[in-house]
Amino acid sequence: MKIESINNAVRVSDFGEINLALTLDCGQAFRWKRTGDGLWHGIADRYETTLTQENGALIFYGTPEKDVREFWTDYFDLNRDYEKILSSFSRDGYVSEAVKKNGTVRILNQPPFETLISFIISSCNNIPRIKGIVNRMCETFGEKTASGDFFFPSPKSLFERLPSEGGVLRAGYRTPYVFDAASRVYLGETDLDAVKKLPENEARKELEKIKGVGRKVADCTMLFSLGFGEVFPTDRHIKRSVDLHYPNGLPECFSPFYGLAQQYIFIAAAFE
DNA sequence: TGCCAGGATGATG
DNA sequence: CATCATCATGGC
Repeated sequence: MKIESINNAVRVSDFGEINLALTLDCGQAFRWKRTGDGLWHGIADRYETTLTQENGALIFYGTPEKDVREFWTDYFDLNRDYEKILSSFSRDGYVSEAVKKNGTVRILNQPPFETLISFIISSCNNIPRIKGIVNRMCETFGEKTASGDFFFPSPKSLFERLPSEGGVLRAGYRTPYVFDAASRVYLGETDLDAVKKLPENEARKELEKIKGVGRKVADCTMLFSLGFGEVFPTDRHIKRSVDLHYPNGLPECFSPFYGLAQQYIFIAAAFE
């Protein structure tokens, strides 16, 4: 991987392949907005950036090189050898077919609390509405960024304000679940950094103590924010699941609108 | 109007 | 442990 500052931007190259649009908008992250021609604006943790893709490289605008080095490269999982991983899937399997059609969806390494809350909200929900709820949550309970946008709210902020102001989210029955998660994290009953270090099964069990967190939400949180790459099902695992539930093949909705990340996790986690 | 949704829960067999 | 109504909101 190569990182260099050019003019007012930071250019990152030599990390393999990425389908940026699909990676940012396939349902593993909910805070990225298209702001123009191929430009994406996003906020994660206390970092904010605008980026685009150019000749295979990622160009970060108005972003300190320090931020790119200490945060965004890991966020985009740029140090992982996807070519090598994808070559371990059988050539005519669902994963390879999806990669052939859609390119590589990187599995993001997102901040754990944001990811947990977002996937609690995702329960029986669709991407546009999830984004809407998360946006309202950030605008209402989060701090302002330099650009006037909003950071994801802290556990403390949600813990203190959700009971009286939770209605603004219009998240329905999910709001009490979000509150339980926020209070558990705020009160130290759930330590997400500690969960990250647990063996897979124990990590899942720990997350499922939170109301509104079942197998699916736990797995998504583990995969997209806690570094549990082994939650990644194998091609054989996916095929068995698909054959069982879709004897006539995958329905159209699995591609190309929904990316690899969701395919992996949804097929394997929701139906196993 | 009514039905359903890419989940989780709690009650019931 | 399998099934099922229920949850609040929004889209069709």
